Amino acid sequence: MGTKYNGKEEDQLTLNAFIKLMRATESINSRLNKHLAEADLTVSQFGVLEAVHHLGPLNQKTLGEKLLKSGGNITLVIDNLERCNLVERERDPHDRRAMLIHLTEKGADFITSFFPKHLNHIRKEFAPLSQQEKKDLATICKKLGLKNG
Amino acid sequence: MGTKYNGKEEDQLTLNAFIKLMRATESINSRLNKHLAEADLTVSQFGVLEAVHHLGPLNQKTLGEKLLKSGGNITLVIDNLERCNLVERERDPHDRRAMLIHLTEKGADFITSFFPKHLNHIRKEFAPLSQQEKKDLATICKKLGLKNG
DNA sequence: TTGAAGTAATTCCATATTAAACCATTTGGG
DNA sequence: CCCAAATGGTTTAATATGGAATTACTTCAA
Repeated sequence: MGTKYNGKEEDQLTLNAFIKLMRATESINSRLNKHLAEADLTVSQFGVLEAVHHLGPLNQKTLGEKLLKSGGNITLVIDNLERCNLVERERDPHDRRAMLIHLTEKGADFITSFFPKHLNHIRKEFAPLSQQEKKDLATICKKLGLKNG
Repeated sequence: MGTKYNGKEEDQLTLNAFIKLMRATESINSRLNKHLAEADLTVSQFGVLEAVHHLGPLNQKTLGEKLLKSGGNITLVIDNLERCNLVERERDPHDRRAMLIHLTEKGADFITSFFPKHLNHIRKEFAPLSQQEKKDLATICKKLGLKNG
């Protein structure tokens, strides 16, 4: 094909990038999950708290889209957060099908004090990278994610 | 700190890289999982077939380490693959505690014909990247993954 | 050689997740 | 206005997963 590399070598490159990407993500995630578990949170629960903390009250559909989780699952995640008094459901007055999820005072206090610790763990995970590498990683991942998702 | 960026900006960079990394991986994975599901395979099942295909018979402990899954889970994954006649358990004659997992003829045929299709999907996912970007991604992810994993 | 500690697999239990069926509400075209 | 289609949530059933307790086998040191 006139290029310097043939298909096999290009495949090697692709497969290697794929495997490294998956490994890195799984490895970082498994360590971060441990920290969440110590605070008795699942990833999804943390995702809900963080989203509502930063964006204000959201309905479950929106949360499901942001976290890439099914509607049925979001119902359970919210149930559990509600049971811990971290969030509350409230009917959306403009669309009575929808529930607006907002933080309780306890939930707001919790995420306000927890988020910086979480950020710190992420900071440590990314410490091996230079500023330029972080920028490159973001750029490359953005191209990959776009592909349809 | 004498650098051009203060902590807040560095954090932005880190958090952005983190989010893009997670999004890209989840998004690629969810599309690949769909293809696996069409072939009635879970990710873990495919992982076992692929590992045994490329490395020869392995015991369950090793498979669990390679796939980052618990022992209890591997037992079930192998149960299911065995039920579909894709793999077989065999006592390791050198260590009778261990089971060696190897492909049946059906399993070998299947993975031989399936793997190229899977690779093709991965190829498409990575099509937006240049060769250099693939190399950069692999390098960066390797640094991230190392961190302890 | 024997007994204790370590290791591979299994079993059992709890939980997260998805998909499909369902209910309540909203929306939009006749 | 009204009915059909779409939409947000819930429920239910099936599955994947992790972790703890258990069993069978191996290893190692006294």
